[in-house]
Amino acid sequence: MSERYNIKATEAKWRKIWADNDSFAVSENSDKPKYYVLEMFPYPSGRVHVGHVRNYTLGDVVARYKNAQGFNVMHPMGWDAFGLPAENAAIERGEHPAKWTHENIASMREQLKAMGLSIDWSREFATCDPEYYAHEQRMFLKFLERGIAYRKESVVNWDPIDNTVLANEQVIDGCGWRTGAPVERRKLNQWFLKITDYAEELLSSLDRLDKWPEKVRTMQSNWIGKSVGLQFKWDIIGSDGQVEVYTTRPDTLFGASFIALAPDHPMAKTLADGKDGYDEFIASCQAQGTSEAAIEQAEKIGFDTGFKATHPLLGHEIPIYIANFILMDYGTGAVFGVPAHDQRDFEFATKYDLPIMPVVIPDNKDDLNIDKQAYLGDGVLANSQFLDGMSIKDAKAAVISKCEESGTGFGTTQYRLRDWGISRQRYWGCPIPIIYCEDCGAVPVPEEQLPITLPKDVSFDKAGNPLDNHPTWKNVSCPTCGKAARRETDTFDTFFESSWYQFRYCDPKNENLPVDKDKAAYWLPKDGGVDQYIGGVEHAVLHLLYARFFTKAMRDCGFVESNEPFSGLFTQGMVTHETYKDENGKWIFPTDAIKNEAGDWVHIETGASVTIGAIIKMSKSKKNVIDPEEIMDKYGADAARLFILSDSPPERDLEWTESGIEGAWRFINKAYAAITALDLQKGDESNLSDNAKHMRRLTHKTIKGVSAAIEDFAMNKAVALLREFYNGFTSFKPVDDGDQFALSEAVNVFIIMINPIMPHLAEELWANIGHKNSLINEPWASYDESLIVSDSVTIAVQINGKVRATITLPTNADQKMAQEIALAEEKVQKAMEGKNLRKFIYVPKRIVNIVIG
RNA sequence: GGGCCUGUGGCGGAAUGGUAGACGCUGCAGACUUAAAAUCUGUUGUCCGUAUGGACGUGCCGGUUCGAGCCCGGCCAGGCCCA
Repeated sequence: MSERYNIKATEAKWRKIWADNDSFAVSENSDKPKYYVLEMFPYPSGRVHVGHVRNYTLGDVVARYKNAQGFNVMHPMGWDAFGLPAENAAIERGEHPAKWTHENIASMREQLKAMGLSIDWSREFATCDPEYYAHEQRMFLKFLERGIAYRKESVVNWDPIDNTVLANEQVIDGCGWRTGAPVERRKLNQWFLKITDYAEELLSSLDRLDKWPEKVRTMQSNWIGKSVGLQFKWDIIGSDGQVEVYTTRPDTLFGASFIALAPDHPMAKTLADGKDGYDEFIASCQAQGTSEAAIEQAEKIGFDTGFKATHPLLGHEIPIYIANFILMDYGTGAVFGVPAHDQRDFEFATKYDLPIMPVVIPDNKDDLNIDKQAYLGDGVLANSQFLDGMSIKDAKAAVISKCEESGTGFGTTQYRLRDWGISRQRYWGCPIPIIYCEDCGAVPVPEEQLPITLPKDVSFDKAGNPLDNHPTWKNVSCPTCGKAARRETDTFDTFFESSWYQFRYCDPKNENLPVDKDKAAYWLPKDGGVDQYIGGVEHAVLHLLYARFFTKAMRDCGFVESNEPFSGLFTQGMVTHETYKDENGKWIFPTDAIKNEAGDWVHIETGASVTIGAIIKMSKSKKNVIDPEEIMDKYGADAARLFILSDSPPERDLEWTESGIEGAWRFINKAYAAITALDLQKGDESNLSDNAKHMRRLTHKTIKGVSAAIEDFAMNKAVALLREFYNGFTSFKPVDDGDQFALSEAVNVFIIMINPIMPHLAEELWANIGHKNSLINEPWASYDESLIVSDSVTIAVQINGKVRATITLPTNADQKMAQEIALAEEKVQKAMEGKNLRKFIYVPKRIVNIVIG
């Protein structure tokens, strides 16, 4: 009789035992080596979603595995608690953002705890609490002192629906990343962080992040966008002005056939104002999108200023245009156009009938089709006087040094990266600790007045920033002169909070400092950081770049020693699900669709037919969502954890299926019953039958394989190996003491190895087979390589590369022996009839290939 | 337009250049049951064959190799990032 596994009661029992014993609390006072595992902390939206479950399950496997491996593991959790949804909730329901946020945190904390994560909850914090953001205000003032923070008037991306400024990164295809509304351009006084000062370090130290996905490093590198080029001046004929251009292709200078200015270039107005069609041209430029991609796709149009510039090397004259595809933000806002070697210039020159002169000739002249398109590839310089015959690289250097000699220009490095605008016209964020005084200007709030906390009595009735609308909060006296002054009502971008939270976990209660320097140095040492960081790839540029910059800025201000926050990074895939639509084409929830007896999908209530759509990322709008709480309620946390790790490699998208979660649930019940029913005995190691040796080989092979798979983040392979192992030892029938030993070893090892994946089941089984200790203090299983190697091996025999037979050879068989045995094989002889042996290939333990003809 | 990634049964996916399809899901057959569910056993790439067996098979075309899903070159399709 097998006992049924009471999942809910058992899982709750173990979670209580872990909590009562503070099982996952850690400190830096330990003899063991440290290991810091961190998942991107959640925004407290109110409900845990399946993406969270995947994220925290992956982290928990690593944390529990590293703990068993003998590391001092820190695995903390907190809340990225500032942000717009709380304010939107306040507007919609009249609930205060703080109340909404803390209620959400409370319910999500319970949901996360129900997953059985090995988290040190004593380190928990929420970024919306003054105990957290007070330190941001101190750091900001320090940044200000060191020139890392500054204020300037600038054109900003204005989201007309959210009524707020967006960072460049928050603008996608010219639209707000949250609202999708077309972004407008406005001029405002804004606070900035000088991330551009760190562009070179952020780029060059990417090389050292060798435990980061290549893809993320490439994305950051592209985002920083370093280019080395030439900046130099052209004389304008008939004017005493000069136009300064920037180019990344100085080698193509002899192919220049026009100059193009950005529409908002100061000189554009000077040269063209009042001319026929100029106003219309500018208007049409403003009508088009502001993003680089939009500009790229728009038709290339220009306005001829009528002025000409003198080519500095050729001496002849080329026209100066104003063109819609030149960006004022990049370089000098002016370029020289080389139609033969730049596609945009090519399109422009074709339209305005300008010369197209090739100056780079590819090895294969057929590749050069400059009547159809620009040539961008490699080649040798031509039509370029002293550059003729040079490579592109040499020609670039030659042009730069020529310009530097003549004093007309200089080689320079440009970055695409812009400074980080951190001001937001929002209530639910960290207040910027600045006071504006008519006489003294922008005055930092003195240390003793910190923290500046958010006023609790705010109204969301009016449009705009509630802090600005507040009757009294902003009215203060100037800290310097005492005159009536005005408080800064902007708050920090919420990426500010997530840029340094990895440090705060090291010392979450510190009132005086963001983090104690020694504690930070223990968990995030100079040459390392968080050992394993896990989260979605959507943060590849924004959060991960800001956090890297912030770490370096904090280092330079003396707060920490670290150079990089995250030494290991893993980016998980999305969770997807089938979509369902009813007869009217409306999305319906998976729980409302059911397969009827005829095998057709119908609505569970109405019985109307349901169409199955694409398998896409879970989203509320498409209703293809699964509630993790319901899943854990029905199947238990271990089943959810097992399924989410089973099928897909963690970096790929995972399709959530009912059959998948049910399969995981079945396995848990099956394993519980089978192992509980075993009558395990200690057995005797001294005299092992071949069967027992075979069992032990599987056990030790599995330890090796599972360990490697977990280290490699191949959790799906680890699960597969464990299932194979389970199938192996449950079909093993012990007949003597040696067999008993092998079986007992297998079961113990199995339980230890499923612990990171299914910790509740593991603890329960561990207790059931008679252990008194918790698995938390049980070391990981180790394997004996000598038990893995077998004395004989079955390998394939190929004839001309096709498998014809298999033979069993002693592991140490030599070529001669392999040949004898292989050629004696009946099937081999049959295949060789009438043919000659040309070559005999034997790769020990791998294969035999016989070449005949 | 450029860069990176991916392409394997009905499905998710395994496979240091060495027996392709591990492991799971689904399906099918059987056992148990009055019956169903659950559970257990077997089976499940395609084609030919009663069978022993054989042929084909990792998006397409070529190359390297005794041997290619894997390496190289060129296409095609999908995805991501940058333009």
